Amino acid sequence: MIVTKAGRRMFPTFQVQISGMDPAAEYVLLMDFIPVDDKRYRYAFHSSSWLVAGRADVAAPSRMHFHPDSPARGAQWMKQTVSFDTLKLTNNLLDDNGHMILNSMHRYQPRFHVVYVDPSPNSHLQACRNFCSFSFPETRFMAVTAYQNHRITQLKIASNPFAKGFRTTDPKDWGMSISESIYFFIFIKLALWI
Amino acid sequence: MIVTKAGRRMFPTFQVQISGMDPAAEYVLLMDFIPVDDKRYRYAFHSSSWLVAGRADVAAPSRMHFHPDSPARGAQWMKQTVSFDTLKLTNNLLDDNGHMILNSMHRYQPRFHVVYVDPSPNSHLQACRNFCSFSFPETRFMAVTAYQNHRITQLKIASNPFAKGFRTTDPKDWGMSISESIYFFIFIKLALWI
DNA sequence: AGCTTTACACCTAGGTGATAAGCT
DNA sequence: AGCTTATCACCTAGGTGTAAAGCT
Repeated sequence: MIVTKAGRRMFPTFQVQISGMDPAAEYVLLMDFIPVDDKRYRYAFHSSSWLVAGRADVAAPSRMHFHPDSPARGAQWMKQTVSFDTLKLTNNLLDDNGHMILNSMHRYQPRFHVVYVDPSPNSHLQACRNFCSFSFPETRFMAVTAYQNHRITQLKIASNPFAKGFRTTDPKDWGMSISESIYFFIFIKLALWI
Repeated sequence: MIVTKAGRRMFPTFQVQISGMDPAAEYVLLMDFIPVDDKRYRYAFHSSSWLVAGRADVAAPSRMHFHPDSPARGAQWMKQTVSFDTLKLTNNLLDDNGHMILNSMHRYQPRFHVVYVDPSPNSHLQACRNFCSFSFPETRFMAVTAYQNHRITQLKIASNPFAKGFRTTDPKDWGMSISESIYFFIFIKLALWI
């Protein structure tokens, strides 16, 4: 994923389809990003692979991204796919726009959190029971300021509508289904929770 | 104001600046539109004026437009000007997009409502005390499907950024301050209320 | 004749990777 | 040398009034 000083959207967007919520109860949906390991990476062109380049830089300030529709009722969240398309990534440690701060050349794991807004007066006593997190290893990515791998660049150009200006061949001529192969489209069952 | 089948934004946008709310309390902000009278109008080109053209058509279904940030705390509402720029007007009586339905060639009064979200258990008993409405006569307008008065057209072209393509003269050359003369920018004091 | 609808050129606003310059 | 930043052309997405066609 590209990170910029001004903030860059993720592509593909992190999306979840939710079921099993109480339709009438209120929930807050959040995301954050945790380092996969304590390493800094560099890309080796000759071998087309990422190599460890030492210990991680000092950790970027950790932030939570509230889905802008939060809080909302379960019925609303389950009605359609929930998309975190307003979330932006930045490498600016002093960012003042509420973007998610990441270190470039480091690997991250997106996390998705659901918080049940408990209306009962003593809800703080069992706050831990009203909170649930999900991590999908297939959504891990490397933060970069410029693409290192030309095949990733071509994949983004072929699939992101905003990069259509850089397309040379018709994406329909591709042998694989891009949307099936890379989209962060995840189905979550909360049936056994709360 | 132009009304279309698909829905058209108001221009200028209805905006309010609020003070006097309880910063910690929650409020819902709404708008609706009521007919100014029971008449249908037509425009007389030769006299450049609106004439009564009979009784009003059957009233369009009345709807409420919730400000999309609702509900929010008083502190949030008072922090900056509240703008109803996502509100759209339509003449489609069967509209399914949640737009405000108006009859063309009829005159309307926008209304602004503030609802205090009372957390107390018996709040419904005094619901009428938690509700307050404001009407500003200077924001009245005629709903039309096409502009009838060329001076209104020129005013919109001169002041709406999206109509810049139709400008012939630099709006800075105008003698009057457009923003001062036509903007629905209203200051509201709620200090004596609730 | 008078009002409404549709297609359109021309904007605003902002999301892309490419490119070259800048930094360490 | 390797990574970052700023600028750019080229898109998407959608808000304007216009003009011609459609409707009643």
